[in-house]
Amino acid sequence: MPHAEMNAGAGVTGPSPWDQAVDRIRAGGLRWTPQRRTLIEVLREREGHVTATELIARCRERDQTTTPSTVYRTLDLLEDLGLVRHGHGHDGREEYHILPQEVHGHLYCVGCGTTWELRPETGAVIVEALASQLGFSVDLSHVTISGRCAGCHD
Amino acid sequence: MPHAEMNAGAGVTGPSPWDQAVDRIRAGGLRWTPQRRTLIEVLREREGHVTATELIARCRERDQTTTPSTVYRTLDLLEDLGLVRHGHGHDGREEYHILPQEVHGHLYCVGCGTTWELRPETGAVIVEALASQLGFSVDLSHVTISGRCAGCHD
DNA sequence: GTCCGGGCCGCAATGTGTTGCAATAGCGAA
DNA sequence: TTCGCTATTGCAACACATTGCGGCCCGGAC
Ligand SMILES: [Mn+2]
Ligand SMILES: [Mn+2]
Ligand SMILES: [Zn+2]
Ligand SMILES: [Zn+2]
Repeated sequence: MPHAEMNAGAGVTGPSPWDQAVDRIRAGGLRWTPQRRTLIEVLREREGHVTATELIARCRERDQTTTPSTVYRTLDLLEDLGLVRHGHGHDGREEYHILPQEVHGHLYCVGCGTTWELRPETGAVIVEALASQLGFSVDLSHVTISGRCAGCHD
Repeated sequence: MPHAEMNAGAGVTGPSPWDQAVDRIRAGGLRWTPQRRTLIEVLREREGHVTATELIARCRERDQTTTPSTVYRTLDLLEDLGLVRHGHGHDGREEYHILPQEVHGHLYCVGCGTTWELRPETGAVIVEALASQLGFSVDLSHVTISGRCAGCHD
C-alpha cells in the first residue's frame, strides 16, 4: 500500500497550507529558494503570533547567513498568499498572525501591559458599527486597541 | 493702564495652555530649556496632527542644532502634561495630536490611502461595546483602524 | 553674583523596518 | 546539459524611535 493512500486514509484534514506554498509560489512565476524554505520551516513549527524579529532569529538558527531584508520581503510574499497576516502591537511594532483562520484583533492594557485577543464575536460590534455608519469595512487583524483592563481602572 | 489689565479685558478666552507650560514644567522641579521652548513654539503654530519627524524638521528650521532624541523626550514630557497625545498611523509610525480636546481615533483605507478621523460619536459604539462586554476602557486616540472605505470595496 | 545638585542635552549605539542596486541563481526552454 | 531571462538575494544606506552615559547648564540657595 503506497504512502499516499495510507496518509489519505489517516485523517480528514487536508494537506497543510504550507505544503502547497511551494506550488503556489512557482505558479506565480516566482521562485522557490533556500531562504524561503527556511522561513516556512520556521513558520510551520509555530502557531498564533510572532514578531518579525523573532522569525529572523529563528531563521538564523537554521541558516546563519539569514538577512533581515530577505525575511521581511518573504513575509510580504507570504502575506499576499494569505499564509500570514501582519498587525501592529501597541508600540507600532509588527506582529504576524500565522495561518490566520479567524480574523481577530488585539487589546492592550497600558496599566499592566497585558495583551488579549479581541475575538470576532466581540469585534463584530466594531465591524458592524463602522460598516453601517460609514460604509467602512474594518480589518480587525491589523489593529491593537489600547486602554485599561477591568483590573487596572484608574 | 497696565498691559495686564488691557489683555484681561480683551477677550473671554483664557490663556493658551502653552502659556502655562513653562510654569507647569518648573512646578514639577523640571527645567525650562531653549530646546523645550523651540518645540513649544513650533507646536503652538500648528493644530490637529503632526508626525514627530515633521516636528523635528520644524524645530531644526528655528534651531539648526536640534537633536531627535531631545525632541522625542520633550514630546514624552508634553504628553505627561496632556499637551499632546500620540497615536500610531496604519504603518505604526507615531503621530501626535496637538492639544487634544476631544479624543478621536483614525480610520485608514488600504485601498486609497486616505485617513479619516473617527469622531467620538462613532467611536462611542466601540468604547461602549468593549466596556460592557469586557470591562475594558478604550483609548481611542492611540488607534488607527485599517480597512476599506465605501468607495474602495473589493 | 556665586555655588551646587540634579535635570537635561548631545552623542553614539541599538533596534526595527524599508529601499535601490549590482550580482546571483532559479527554472523553463532548447 | 546548457542557456538565458529575470526574480531574488545581500549589502549598504536610509528612516524612524529608544536608550545609556558623560558633561553641561538651569535655577534655587545663600
Ligand atoms: Mn504608542
Ligand atoms: Mn501595517
Ligand atoms: Zn491591565
Ligand atoms: Zn478608500
